[in-house]
Amino acid sequence: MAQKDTVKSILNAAEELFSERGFAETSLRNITTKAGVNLAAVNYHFGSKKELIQAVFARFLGPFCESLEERLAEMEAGLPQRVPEMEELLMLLSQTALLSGHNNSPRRLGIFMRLLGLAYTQGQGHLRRFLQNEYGRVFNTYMKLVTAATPALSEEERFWRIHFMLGATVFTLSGADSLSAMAEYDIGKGSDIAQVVDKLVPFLAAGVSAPHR
Amino acid sequence: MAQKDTVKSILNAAEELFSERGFAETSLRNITTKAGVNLAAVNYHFGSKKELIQAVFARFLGPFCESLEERLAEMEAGLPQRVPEMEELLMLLSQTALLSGHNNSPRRLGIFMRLLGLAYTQGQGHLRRFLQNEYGRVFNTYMKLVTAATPALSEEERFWRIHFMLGATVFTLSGADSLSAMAEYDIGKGSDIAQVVDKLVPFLAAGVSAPHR
DNA sequence: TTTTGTTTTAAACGTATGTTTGAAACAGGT
DNA sequence: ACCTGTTTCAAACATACGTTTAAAACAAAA
Repeated sequence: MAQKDTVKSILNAAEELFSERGFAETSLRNITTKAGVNLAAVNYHFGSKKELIQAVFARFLGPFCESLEERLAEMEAGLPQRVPEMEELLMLLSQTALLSGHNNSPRRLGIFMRLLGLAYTQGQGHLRRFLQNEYGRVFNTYMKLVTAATPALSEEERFWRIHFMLGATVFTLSGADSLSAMAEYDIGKGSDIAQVVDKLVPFLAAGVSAPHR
Repeated sequence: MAQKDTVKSILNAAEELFSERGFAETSLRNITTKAGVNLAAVNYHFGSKKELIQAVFARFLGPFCESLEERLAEMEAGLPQRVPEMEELLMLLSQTALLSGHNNSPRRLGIFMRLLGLAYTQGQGHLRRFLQNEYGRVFNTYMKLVTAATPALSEEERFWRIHFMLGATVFTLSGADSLSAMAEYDIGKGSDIAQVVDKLVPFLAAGVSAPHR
């Protein structure tokens, strides 16, 4: 239980703490303490805090995009004849997110959605660049299929609706636990991520297919 | 142009800088420099950085909720007979956001949406508590009207769809400028917040009214 | 066992932060 | 002009951070 465990412990602790407090609010000392390793271990194994942040994303996004890319390639292959439904494309995402990698749980998906939200809202220019350079290609492939699935939309309309969807997803899934605490009545106790996704998909599919005036 | 201007300058600078970089990434020195006031002025006038953050929110949310509450009261009065449409309730929000206060511009709305996104994603437990204690009541009133407007939905379904809407709105409007830069074609000049809202409303209305399976 | 390369450790470094201080500058009322 | 309370200012304070360092601990090969 020696060398490679340190890296994994750090990644686990960082993933959780980042998602709870944000990047700037989480110190390396918080992380290394929770991970039970020495402070210097982060800089030794990752180089810097920035690279640690990127590594946290890469650990989740790597297997996810790999898995996703296979399924997308199949769909893209039979494209002119077989046009995918929008709901199909949405389900593909949620299924991939829940199944890719080894130990992906609904809980982990929630954590990662919170991270994704942070990546957008919080400054972290380096992260945006990292994500775009690393995973921009898969996104473009996905968009090609979305375009095929929504031929009635103008390019501009589709662009915005994709982001409406992304926003609803990231925001809700990332705050699933805390959001339910806001209401005075008691809903969302069964706020399992998987259940929320089930409610989310029809909402998104209807929104993206709505006629524009 | 001396004394009470200091407070306003600080609030203006803080509002802008917070929305650009986040709370933790914005130092008091950044703020006071941009505001052209002395560093100590923040602690003198506001007490602490936390209270500054809360003051920034209060300055926007105060007039907004006041304005909103009036319109909501009217609607609530004629409730059993006159049931509001969902689109009506959405437009009410956007109109109030754009008109409440004196110098509210679409730009300012974008800035504040970014702040609202930060308030949720970024740790800042004190902010969440502050917002909930201060403005939770208005939210509940609004929900009562939404309930009337969507009688077909179960309480749980409605609860989540409200947050889907909130997520799409906050996420998109807060990143409107940077998101439009992502597209290869040029929405640029036309990416006024108001236009994005126009595209948003049909999306949301369709989503919230979607049949659930 | 000795050697070699890797990993861990405790301590320190330099910097940036939020906050406090006490004196100076200012304003308005008498 | 003189006081009185408020506001500004430069400087310092204490603390926390990310990072670096050099020695120690360790593992595996020779």
